[in-house]
Amino acid sequence: MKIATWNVNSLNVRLPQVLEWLGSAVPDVLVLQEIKQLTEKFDNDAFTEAGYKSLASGQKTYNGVAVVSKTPADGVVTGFPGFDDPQRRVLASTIDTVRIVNLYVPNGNNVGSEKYEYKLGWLEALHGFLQVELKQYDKLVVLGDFNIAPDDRDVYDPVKWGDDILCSPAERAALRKIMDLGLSDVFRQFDQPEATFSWWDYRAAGFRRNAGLRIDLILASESMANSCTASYVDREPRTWERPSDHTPVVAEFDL
DNA sequence: ATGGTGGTCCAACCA
Repeated sequence: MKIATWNVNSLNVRLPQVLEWLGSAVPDVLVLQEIKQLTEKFDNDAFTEAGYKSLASGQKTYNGVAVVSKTPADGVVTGFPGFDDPQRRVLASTIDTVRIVNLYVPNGNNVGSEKYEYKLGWLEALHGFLQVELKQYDKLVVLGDFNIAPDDRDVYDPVKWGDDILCSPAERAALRKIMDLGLSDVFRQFDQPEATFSWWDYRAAGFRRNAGLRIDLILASESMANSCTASYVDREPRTWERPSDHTPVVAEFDL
């Protein structure tokens, strides 16, 4: 089972690229973030023609998540129980007996800002949600745009970046607490090239300088981590004309 | 610290 995540920064713009990538990479599951369109604008037909089922939880202009899969998804959840949030950032579903939790974690703007406090509260709610999910599902994969670089290897210039947003101690502690529930970063189960990133700022020629961060993560429960056979970043779509600022991250499982 | 680029949508916000 090949599972991938991609923050597409508007599916209105990037649908042709997503279809192109589905055709060449042929994942069983692809989760998308920042589709930036209402659920009713989501083009299920385009994915049907490509041989995929699809499902979205969208909103206008901002956020929005979707899941595209070879076999249909069920048991769909679009938020954390008891955590009221108009922002569409969560899409959990079960596909081929695997629980797939697609996340678009808040960016947080700046350490100490109102958006930063929202991010930390959101991560606390995520922790509670995943605690319950892990009790219910042995085979669990939590993936998406985490907007957190787990450690210094995941940052192009950790000294320059310092404790700024996406790297602050409180964000990393929140991620660690979530992983301590029994979820591991499958990318680090394998040898990886140094300076492998999943996001590069559009500004200041980030991609050309490889000035990036690895903030798109695939976390797996113990049984899924044990069956993971590969995980890698596919940089190619970031080289395309008018790209997203993120590129797909992939994990393969032998179930 | 600022500004650089890009998406949404036309002023300003978000990343």
